[in-house]
Amino acid sequence: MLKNVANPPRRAASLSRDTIIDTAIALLDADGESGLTFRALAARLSTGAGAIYWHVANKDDLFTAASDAVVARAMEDAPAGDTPQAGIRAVALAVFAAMDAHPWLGSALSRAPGQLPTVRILERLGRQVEALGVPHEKQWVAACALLNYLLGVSGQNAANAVNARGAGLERAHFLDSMAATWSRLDAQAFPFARKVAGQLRTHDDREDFLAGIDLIVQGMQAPQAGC
Amino acid sequence: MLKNVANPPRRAASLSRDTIIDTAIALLDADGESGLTFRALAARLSTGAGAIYWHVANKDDLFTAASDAVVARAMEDAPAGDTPQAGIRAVALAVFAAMDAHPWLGSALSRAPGQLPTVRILERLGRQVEALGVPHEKQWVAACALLNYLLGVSGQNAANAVNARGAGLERAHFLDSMAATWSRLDAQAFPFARKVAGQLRTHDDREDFLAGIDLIVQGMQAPQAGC
DNA sequence: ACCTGAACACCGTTCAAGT
DNA sequence: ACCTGAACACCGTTCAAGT
Repeated sequence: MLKNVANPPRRAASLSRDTIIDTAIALLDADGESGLTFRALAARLSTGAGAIYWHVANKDDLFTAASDAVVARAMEDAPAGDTPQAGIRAVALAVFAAMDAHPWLGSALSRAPGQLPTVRILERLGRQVEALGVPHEKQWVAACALLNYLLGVSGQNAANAVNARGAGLERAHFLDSMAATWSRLDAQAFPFARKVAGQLRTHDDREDFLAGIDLIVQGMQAPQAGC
Repeated sequence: MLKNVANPPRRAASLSRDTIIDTAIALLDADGESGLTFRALAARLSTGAGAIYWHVANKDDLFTAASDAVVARAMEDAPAGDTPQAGIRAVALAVFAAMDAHPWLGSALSRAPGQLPTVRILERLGRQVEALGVPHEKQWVAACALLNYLLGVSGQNAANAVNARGAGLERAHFLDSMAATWSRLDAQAFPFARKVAGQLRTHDDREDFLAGIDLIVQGMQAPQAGC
């Protein structure tokens, strides 16, 4: 009788870097950042924990590889845009959508500065900044400003996802209790925070995110200030 | 003989939340984020690991409390500024200086969205945004844009500090190897990244950070686009 | 070349027991 | 009220040993 030919054991389809990364993404999506564990990964791949190290340097490597796969797909999906402004918005929205689908993404991006995933985003932003007519010497600062803003939002959203998950709350209740805390702050020391506390409850993450992008793009187009 | 009066045992000065937080900051400054451990903390305070839990809820609580102490001090030190623009720059520089002195700060801020440390910064930024004459409905977006940009930079800087420490490299060599990687990227896929790779080597973190702030401020002052 | 899985050196957190 | 420290349930990573 032939063994393992007519009915090959599916699980043993031989480990590869890509299957490991895909499984890592599935694990992260299902259980959050704390769900990515070499043991859990090994169990899902029905192999030993140490086997993974043959294809992956360490956990950081795996984490940023997972984020790179997600970002690369998001960048492919982002439409080019008719105008540079639209192109920038499209890239930003693609990242935002990816963050929404993979709440751990922001944390991964924050941990891999200058690595492939963030460079992919910077590349796309930079090209549009150039198309916008920003002079050469200012393109670096402009593209980085967009990227850093985007990473700032990512990081906060990622942390919110972790905290909400930890507290077992859904988003709405989570924001409600945050707004309540803000409005209980000392009136002398925190007038602004108290004033905007209400907006926390009603605001739309995506809208505000885009409004911030537009703000920065407007700054890039403004006539030079100073000398 | 009187015991512990003429010569009281310094270490036993009784645990308090504040001494725990100060010791945590010292530990973080000395050994980075991975240096903050309940066991290491207990050793420095010459107490048991479990004792700390009487004054602190858990490690997250401790980490954000440490960052809050640092941010509160930074906000106190930030000069008011003669103009709103100068005030915003002053706040940004104060945070940047704190990040420089405490490279773990960015990571802590990223993990505590909407908590006291970030609200302190938002408060200061928001007041200046208001003073700048930004209309009420747009103050939230404007202040958040500044904060998110600032948090994005913080996070990247914090991660760079960790990575450089891990690789045992100083900043210059670290950026050099990053620039080298960028200029080795595929010419078709990464034209922009290759073009700006050189700037990685020569750029001044602080200058670029401030230039980004100015960009956003300019965007806030620009006449409304769109309808 | 690739995989196994026990072992090592850690973690955060809890909790009975002490004072 | 506050502290002790052993114990629990985990981690990432390594490495001899297998195929």
